[in-house]
Parts: sequence; C-alpha cells; structure tokens
Amino acid sequence: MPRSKESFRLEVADRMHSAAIHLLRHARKQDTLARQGPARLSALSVLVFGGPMALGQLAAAEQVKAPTMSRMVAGLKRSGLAKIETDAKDARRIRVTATAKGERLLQQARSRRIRLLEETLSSLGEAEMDTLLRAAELIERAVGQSAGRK
Amino acid sequence: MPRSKESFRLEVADRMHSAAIHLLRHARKQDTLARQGPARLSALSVLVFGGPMALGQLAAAEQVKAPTMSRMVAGLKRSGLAKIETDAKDARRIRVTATAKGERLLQQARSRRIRLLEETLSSLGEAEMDTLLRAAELIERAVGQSAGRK
DNA sequence: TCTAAGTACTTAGCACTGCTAACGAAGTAT
DNA sequence: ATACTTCGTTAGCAGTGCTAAGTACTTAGA
Repeated sequence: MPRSKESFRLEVADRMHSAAIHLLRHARKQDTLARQGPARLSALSVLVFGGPMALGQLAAAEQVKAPTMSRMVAGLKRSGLAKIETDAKDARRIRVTATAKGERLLQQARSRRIRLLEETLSSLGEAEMDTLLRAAELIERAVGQSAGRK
Repeated sequence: MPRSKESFRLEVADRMHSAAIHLLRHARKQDTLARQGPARLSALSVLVFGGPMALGQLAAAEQVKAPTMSRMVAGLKRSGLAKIETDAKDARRIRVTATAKGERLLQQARSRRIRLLEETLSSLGEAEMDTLLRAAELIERAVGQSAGRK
C-alpha cells in the first residue's frame, strides 16, 4: 500500500527535526571548547565568509531578531572576535567586522568540528557523505526561500 | 583537481551544522505556538513513541545530562503532559509517562509542523524529500553510534 | 549486620539564546 | 518644525545546556 504524500512529508519533517536536534547537541561538545555558543560561532562564520555588515543584515542572515543579534555581537566584541564601527553615511547603523582573532578562532573551531566528525561520521562512506551535503543544500534553500517570502 | 577527503568532510560538517541551526530556528516558530520548547517536545516524543521510562534512560535517549532532563520532566509535569510514578522495585528511580494530554499536544505539534513544512518544502520534489529522509537516518545512526561508544 | 561505595535523581547556580516591549537616536517626509 | 520610520540597545522573561553538590536509596564487603 502506497504511503500518502502527507504522511511521507510528516515523516520527513519529524525525522529531520529530530536529527537536527541530536546533531547540534552532539556538536555542542565542540562549541563549548571554543568558549563560545553555537549561535555566536554561526554569526561569526557569516561575518568571516560574508564580510562586514550591519547588525540588521546579520540578524536577517541568521534569521534572528535584532535584540538577539545585538547581544551576540556584544559577546563577540567582548571576546575580541569582532569589532564595531559606526557607519559614516548613516549614524544609526553599525558595521560589524570579524577581527583577525575571530577568524583564527573560527578556523580552530572548524578544525575541532572536523576532528569530532571524523569520529562521528567514520562509519559513513563517500556516497553517504554526498547525501548529507545535498540534504544540507536543500534545507538551506528551502528555509531561505520560506524566510525570504515571509 | 580532486578535493581531498579531509576538506570534503570539513565542508559537509560545516554545511550540515549550519543547516541544522537554521532548520531548528525555522521550526521554533511552530514550537513556541505549542507553548513548549523544542527540547521538551523532543523528550515528549520519545515518551510517546518509546513508552514510559526512567529519567536516566530518557536523558540518555536525548543525549542530555540528568539535571537537564530532570528540569524538562518537571516542566512537562507542570504542564500536565507527563506524569511521574515511583518505581516499585527501586525507590531511587522514577517512571515518566506521557499523559493523554501530552499525546494530544504532540499530535497537534506534529500537525503544525507538517503545515509549516508544506510551505517550507513546497519547492522540493519527491526525490529531494527522499534525500532528506536518508540524510536524517544517516545522522541519527552516526550520532547514535558515536554517543554509544562514548 | 553495619558500613562504605555506588547509583538515581534533585537543587543551585552559571552561561547562552530566543522572544517582546519599550526606549533613544538618527534619518525622512510633510 | 513636527511627525513618522528605521536602527540599534536595554530590560526582563523563558527555555536549555552544563558542573558541583546534596539527598535518598541500593548494593557490596568486612
């Protein structure tokens, strides 16, 4: 008997949700070594790969409200991982930039993550890694579109 | 030029991590409607599908330390979604059970999730959904094994 | 049997991350 | 100039993770 389209999607939704929770809990062990929470590392990553940007932009990129990002940026600044300048054209805006120390720490965090993953994903083959990569792309695309059209 | 195995795994690690963060942030909108956090809903799900169990078991299933689970169970109890009995054979243990209300709420949360996902994943085809499902299975398997051998 | 060690859970306290509401400061339009 | 809008911050709430320490019970050993 064929599964209905709805129940199949429900199953995928449930499984992905659960998998995401468990994956992040697993990865937290590595994040705490960096003395920075996962959200901060994620924001820092956006800064490093996306270049300097305003707080609002960063909040939008991370799909988080402004006050949340404001506090994360404050934390990154306090840790010396990012710096804040005022925008010359619009004094309301700030320009958040990753510092050299921030870039260094992100690289270290990535190294730790890959080492943890070498262990975690050691049982998976090349083809399975490929499945994961494609899944990640699909998720980002779908979530990005959904958030974009709001 | 062929990518090295290491950099490929690093890329997969990064992408999956980022995708997981963004997926959960997206799904949170639904969780807050249920007036329960994602961790509590996840634990409740384990109770509903896995049956009654001790706090320690539940903590292990959710890959969380006992104090964290203790507080989550307290929250579920306060909301009337789970009940606690003492184990007859070992008075140190507790037996956590999902209530009828808990099962009902979980079903509602699942419904909300699928409705949100209908929108979010509307752009994905059958084959792509399949990729997501397989990815979820791979993650659970890998994380479970890694946590298991500790 | 009485004591020591171990196990199961709770409590206390810290840090991080999310939200809304409310505010100040700066730009924009009337 | 006045009113509206936008950007960011502050304050305060709730949830989720941890470790350290305490309580209550069970088990093992002298």
